[in-house]
Amino acid sequence: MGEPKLKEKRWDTAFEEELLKQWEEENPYLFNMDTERPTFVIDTPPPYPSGTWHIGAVAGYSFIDMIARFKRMKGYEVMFPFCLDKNGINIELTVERKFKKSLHDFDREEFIKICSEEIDKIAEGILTLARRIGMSTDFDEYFYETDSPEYRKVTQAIFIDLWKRGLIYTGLRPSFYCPDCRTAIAEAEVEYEERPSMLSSVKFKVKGTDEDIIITTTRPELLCACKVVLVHPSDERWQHLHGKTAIVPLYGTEVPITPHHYAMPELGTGIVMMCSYGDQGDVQIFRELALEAVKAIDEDGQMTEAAGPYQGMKVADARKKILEDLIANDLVTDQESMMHKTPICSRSRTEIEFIPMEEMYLKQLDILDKLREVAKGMKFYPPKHKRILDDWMDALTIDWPISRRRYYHTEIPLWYCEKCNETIVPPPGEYYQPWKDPPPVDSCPKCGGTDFVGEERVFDTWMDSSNSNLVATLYMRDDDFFEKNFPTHVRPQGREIVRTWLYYTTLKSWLIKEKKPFQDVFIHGLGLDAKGRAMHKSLGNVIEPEPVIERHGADSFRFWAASETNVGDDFRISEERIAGSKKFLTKLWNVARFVSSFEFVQEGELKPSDEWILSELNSLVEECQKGYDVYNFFVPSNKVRTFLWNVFAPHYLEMAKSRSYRGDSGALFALHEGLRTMLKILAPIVPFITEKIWSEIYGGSVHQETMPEPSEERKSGLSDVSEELLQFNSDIWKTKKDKGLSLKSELEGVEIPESLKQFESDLVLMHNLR
RNA sequence: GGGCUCAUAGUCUAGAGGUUAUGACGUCACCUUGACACGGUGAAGGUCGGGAGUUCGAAUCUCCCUGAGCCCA
Repeated sequence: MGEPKLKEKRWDTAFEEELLKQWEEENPYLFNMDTERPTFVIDTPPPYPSGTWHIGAVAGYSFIDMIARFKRMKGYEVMFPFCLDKNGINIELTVERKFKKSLHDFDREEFIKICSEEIDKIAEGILTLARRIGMSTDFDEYFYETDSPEYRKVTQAIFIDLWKRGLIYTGLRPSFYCPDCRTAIAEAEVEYEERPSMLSSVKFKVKGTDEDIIITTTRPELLCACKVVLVHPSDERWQHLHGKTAIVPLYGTEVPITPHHYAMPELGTGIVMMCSYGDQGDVQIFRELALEAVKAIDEDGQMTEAAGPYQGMKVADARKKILEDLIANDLVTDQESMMHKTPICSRSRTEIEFIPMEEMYLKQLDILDKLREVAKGMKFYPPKHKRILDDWMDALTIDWPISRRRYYHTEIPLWYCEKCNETIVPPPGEYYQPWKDPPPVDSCPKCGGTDFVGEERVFDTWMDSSNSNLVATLYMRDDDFFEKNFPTHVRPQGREIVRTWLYYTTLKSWLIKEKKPFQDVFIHGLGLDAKGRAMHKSLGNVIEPEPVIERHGADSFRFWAASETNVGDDFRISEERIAGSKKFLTKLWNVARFVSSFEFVQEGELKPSDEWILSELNSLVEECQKGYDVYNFFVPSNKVRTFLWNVFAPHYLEMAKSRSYRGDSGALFALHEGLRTMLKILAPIVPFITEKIWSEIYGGSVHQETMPEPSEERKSGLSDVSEELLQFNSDIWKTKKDKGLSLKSELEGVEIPESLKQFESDLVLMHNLR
């Protein structure tokens, strides 16, 4: 035996920093285009830089890195790009808040410049952290950002293609509108939240009678836009009202009272007014009954002239004022506060209004059946999460509104002839900014006019994000590579963006290639706080990832993520438990340190104890493989931990100790083989410590090794006596403890069972039996 | 209001009809044993959310209820 090759007595997080420097210099994870190996493309989710990177998302990226590292060790050349999603309202709101000025009060050019600078600052933190947790992505050649001209031109080229194929249309429809973001948004961007609201009972007159009817509403400010009053057809209380006319209070407008199943008899009086537009129900009824909409609220979230005296007021103010007026006129019989599921904008969390607007739509409803088929062709991990996508496709009711009235986004590449209003579409392949760029033609091909106006609107950011799989497979950049690697091998992502990112990518890929976008879809859960609540700034329960990783190291964090979370399920984040996982690293380190004090031999004369542990090791390899094959890191991390801690270290290591000190080749071989195998299995999960140990003892990089395969040769009947062997050792330890003897003291009169006789010489030395 | 998912010791988890329910963190007791006190050995801690059913036998299958989370209207 010699000095251990690992000098330090324990794993130190500082080693990670050294390795990071080394990796940065060597840059071992660049994609090699000239490879002979099969390729494997990962459609890395581009994080959006907005303040702190969510620690749950960081855990998600750790999983994705484990996929990449595992696939490399399985012999693939892995395309693992890193990307940043930088388009969007989020950074715009940040800038607006910082400068206390609305986007529309900025010069457009200047605003874009500020957004770009601000988001770059935030992005730095993400890049640093991504490197710090050991992401083995290609940060150089295949690093992309969605706000770059290269990326945006792909988005625009795809749009131009879709436009030419007639899949885009312009429609005047009630849109989900966020008054704060001042733009229409898509269904996917709407969330619902319980918010307090006031349910008021308002008196309407029935024309030609003395009767008053009471209508309960949360939106009295929309009285001016009331077009119909509904009662349920089978509601006996109101049969006599069918076909009568109601008179809207304050405004005096006359509207029909119509029987319709939409009215719920048990809600309030069972009489409901429909206004354009209070909620989606209103939208639906107006469409169904072909009612003419009144635009009561404008794009600034203010009442229009239709609201009469309330014109110019913000919605909330108008609601307050009109209630006062109604009460003053004795038109309110009851007021009750209630919680109401309110649609809000997922970005600004402002209450959404429904405003008729002219927007561009991408057709999707007519191909939903196709998309359902496409979804069937993708393998989901875990399989249960496929349902999220299926449910969303079933829930869609409108085509995808893709235009937004914002600045820091990809521009819609269109110009219009001022004379005849002809739409001018540029050729694909360039990045266009029609609000400032000249049109691609000198004169209108239709009327010969020479004055054009550029489109000012931009795309929904998901129009960009939904091309990530195309960009990752080098669409428009390397046709050969693209054809070989599309559908992309795996899409890893969080489950909260299935209805957006995954759905829109599926839609786009089908429209462009008539293919599924991915072979595999890996979906991880959401990181919650220690009490199981989502992290929100307002709740003050946000855990910042940097200090946690600073304190406990990337490997502790990664091992925790792998070993303590259910695949696909939401997980609670506890710093205490992250800290706890460092203990495993220390254990691994010290087993390695012990093994490292013995010569590494390539083969040895195996004794039964050695054959036994190699057989156990073989089962471990088999089980871990099964986990990795389904993107399950819980299995390998836990199996190796249990094997190392409960079998290899306490039992085999002690059984082989005497022989190893004597230089017995069988013991030396099995010790090293056990360590090497565990290091390789663990390398994708804890890349730092495994690399450090491997390079110190064996030289080279563990990440260049091949993942161990189970072998028939290694299997032996010796595994059958494992339990008995472990129990035997435990019994001896207990006996010594009960007798107050130290573990190294002699023990007499112990009978070794027949089945364990083959291990006798090792057991005698291990326990000092006489 | 509808749909989906989940519920196992203080905490995180294994378990897919079959003997005293797995491992880890934490807790307690004892122990310097030639890698490791961030260790070792051992112990305490669970009526597997509640109820009913199927079965010789249920944490596991079915139904109902409760609670949590997500989604939709």
